[in-house]
Amino acid sequence: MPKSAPAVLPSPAETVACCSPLTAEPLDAATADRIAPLLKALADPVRLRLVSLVASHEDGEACVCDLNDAFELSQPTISHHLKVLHQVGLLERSKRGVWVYYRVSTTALADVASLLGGVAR
Amino acid sequence: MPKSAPAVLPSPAETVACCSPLTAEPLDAATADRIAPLLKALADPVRLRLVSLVASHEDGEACVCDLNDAFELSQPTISHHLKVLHQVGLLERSKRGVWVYYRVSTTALADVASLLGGVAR
DNA sequence: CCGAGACATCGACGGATGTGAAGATAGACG
DNA sequence: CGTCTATCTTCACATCCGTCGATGTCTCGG
Repeated sequence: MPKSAPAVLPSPAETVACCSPLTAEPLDAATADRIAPLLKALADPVRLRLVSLVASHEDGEACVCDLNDAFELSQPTISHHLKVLHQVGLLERSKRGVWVYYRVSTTALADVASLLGGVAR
Repeated sequence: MPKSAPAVLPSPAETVACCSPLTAEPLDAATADRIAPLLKALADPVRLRLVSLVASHEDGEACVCDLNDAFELSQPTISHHLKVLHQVGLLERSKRGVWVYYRVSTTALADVASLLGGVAR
């Protein structure tokens, strides 16, 4: 069956966009449960560097082969981390030919920042 | 031996204040290792709510007894989460009489936000 | 059609982490 | 001094998570 109807399950990245800053009012348990995975995805040294690498890469995107070379980790491990970041909506995937390119969802990143910082948006 | 010389080990919160935004340039491994614990501390639903509760509490501070009542968790568990947040520099402790009050380090929170969002600072 | 290369998935292992029960500490109050 | 209350620490346990080797899938070139 075609993926024309993607069944719209909201990613954590979409959840965080709806919330007032942490410091404004107490966070209810349900919302916290939905936001935590997004921060958890960022709370790993390797994934932090992956996001940073992709973001600062030429044209704002990088293919997996580039990323693999930047770490002394196995290819499945990098693939795993990319999957985590993609699942929460922080990285976007696009396959071109044999290569897979990732780019950072700047809105998702900005939403997390505003949740913590309480500025912008 | 007295603890008069605290041996000044910089908290993760101090580390993050020194860095350009994630998206500006690739993060080196050592810096990522120092930032990750800060995000890891935030990447838990209970701790997210704790920070939010403290921040939005009257006078910007709350005592442990208030926080305990807001969760259906044992008191040691709450104490543990508070310790984690305190160790990375996100919460400040002050003991007054029998009670311990916590308040959020707004600068630490803002630094994390600017690291992700790339604005301010 | 077949081999090679680029990524993804699976299964397993070891270490980190959230949680609670029990005990320790420290101040307040009689 | 003894007790009560607020908080922290220790210990044990179950679960989660990062990592890798092996294997699967897809695409391109011959």
